[in-house]
Amino acid sequence: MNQFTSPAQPLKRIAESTVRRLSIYLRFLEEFEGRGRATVSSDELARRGGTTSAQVRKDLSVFGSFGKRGLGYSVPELATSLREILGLGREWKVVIIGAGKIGAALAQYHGFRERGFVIVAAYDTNPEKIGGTLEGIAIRDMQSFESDVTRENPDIAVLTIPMHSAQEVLDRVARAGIKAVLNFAPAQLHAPMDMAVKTVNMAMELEGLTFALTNAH
Amino acid sequence: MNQFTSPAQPLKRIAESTVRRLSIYLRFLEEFEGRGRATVSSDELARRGGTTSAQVRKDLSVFGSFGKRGLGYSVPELATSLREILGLGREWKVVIIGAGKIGAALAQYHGFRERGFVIVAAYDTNPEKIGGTLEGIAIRDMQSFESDVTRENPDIAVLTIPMHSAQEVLDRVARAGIKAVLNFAPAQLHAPMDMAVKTVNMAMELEGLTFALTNAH
DNA sequence: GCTAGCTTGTGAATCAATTCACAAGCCCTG
DNA sequence: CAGGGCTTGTGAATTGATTCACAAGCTAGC
Ligand SMILES: NC(=O)c1ccc[n+]([C@@H]2O[C@H](COP(=O)([O-])OP(=O)(O)OC[C@H]3O[C@@H](n4cnc5c(N)ncnc54)[C@H](O)[C@@H]3O)[C@@H](O)[C@H]2O)c1
Ligand SMILES: NC(=O)c1ccc[n+]([C@@H]2O[C@H](COP(=O)([O-])OP(=O)(O)OC[C@H]3O[C@@H](n4cnc5c(N)ncnc54)[C@H](O)[C@@H]3O)[C@@H](O)[C@H]2O)c1
Repeated sequence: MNQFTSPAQPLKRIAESTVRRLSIYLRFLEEFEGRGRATVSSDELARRGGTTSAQVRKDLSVFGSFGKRGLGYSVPELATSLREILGLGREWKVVIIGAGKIGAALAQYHGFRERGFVIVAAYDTNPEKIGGTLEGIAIRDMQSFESDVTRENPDIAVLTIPMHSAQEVLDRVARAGIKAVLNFAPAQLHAPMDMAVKTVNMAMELEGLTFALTNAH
Repeated sequence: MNQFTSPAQPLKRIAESTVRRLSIYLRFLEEFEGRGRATVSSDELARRGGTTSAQVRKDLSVFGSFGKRGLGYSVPELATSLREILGLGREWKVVIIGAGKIGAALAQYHGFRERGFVIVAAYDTNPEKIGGTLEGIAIRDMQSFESDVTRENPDIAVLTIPMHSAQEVLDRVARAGIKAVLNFAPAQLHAPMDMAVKTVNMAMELEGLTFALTNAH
């Protein structure tokens, strides 16, 4: 039994929570890889990840059978399998739309490149910003967006624009053929079904905290 | 039936997903408030929020009975109730720990202050940063953290420090008595049970996107 | 003040995720 | 090469979240 017993196409819809946990497991595995550790048990992954060993095994079992009974999982093999499952075996081209404060912070962030995300360009509508650079990344005119996308085929668009233009820009991104969006505007976006959209809403996270503080007994 | 029928203390543990949706509903209600709209139905909130009317009513029913049969919900009353439930009826003092790129972007962000989050200080360990300011917010030495907290009693700490020091700093924040943390380091943190911790992990969100792109059929 | 037309609030039913529990399999020791 | 000690993989059971479906209640119109 090894990773090749995994079905080519997952049989049923995979829960988002499962994918999130795979991401977490991969992080620990990479830590272990760095230390040259050979194997790890579901129990140890669970303790670190704040879940249960049964959960770890169930999560993995959706994609195949990766462990050895009595021994656990081979750290490098499982890491490789998870990277493959998560689509991290390749580079992904990212464009940032909105060269403002948070767009700039993201453009400068090296953690993305380390995981295979290459920021190919930033876009803005502000003439004062267009033509400049963001940590070496050119800020382009939003007017050239469609033709650039046709030529360069970026995989992911990061939206760091004001809330009120987010839906409009998302529609434009969708029409241009980009199928994945990471959105930082605090807006509830509606996207075509064949598109993956994740929203990072910091105000909402803070409200989760104030709710907890207010309702703590 | 109005908001005062709501139980003083919720009867059972509230699902995180419920709280997230309340946040979303509140956003739409504030939009409606701005336009002077008087009432809204669960069905309309649902359509905007990408859920179902039954879900909206269930979410609200956990906290009480806010609507009028045949009419819907009073926009200002429901907004007030939700703000109260989410703990947004007051100001919250926030400290930013780690005056780096993302800490700076957050310090500059006005969306927080608009919702009642007041950033009282930033902290760093880098002598070159200490004593400077971040958009008018003083960058203080981490050494004075404990005594400052005792004096100023901030409610929430935002962690924008490198991954490898995140757990250590979280422990320090916990010992200082702060009960809520918004963490931007891509680390799985372990906190005391009486503490609320939310982690915004952008790499994980991106991996959710690459998973979707890779496994799209 | 009665009726028609909506919309809420909520048990019951369904659907989804997590946990339990254990047979099956692997390694190591003697 | 047999037995003990672990740990996986997975059906079954449980727990949790969402959806269904409808009685109850409110408003407006007449
Ligand atoms: N700064 C933060 O820390 C922070 C935190 C949470 C959320 N956000 C959200 O992120 C978004 C951006 O915030 P920011 O602080 O970077 O704002 P910002 O004003 O600094 O940047 C926005 C940029 O988008 C550009 N822009 C506007 N409309 C555009 C369009 N249609 N196409 C392309 N570019 C366009 C503007 O010219 C500007 O450069 C906002 O929705 C904000 O609510 C920011
Ligand atoms: N920049 C981004 O867009 C981005 C995106 C996603 C995640 N993150 C995460 O956010 C965190 C910060 O990223 P950044 O890009 O702002 O890094 P940065 O290096 O610009 O800033 C980190 C700051 O923290 C300070 N610091 C280090 N140890 C400290 C300690 N023990 N106590 C107090 N301050 C300390 C450093 O002096 C520095 O000023 C990292 O964990 C990173 O992975 C950043």
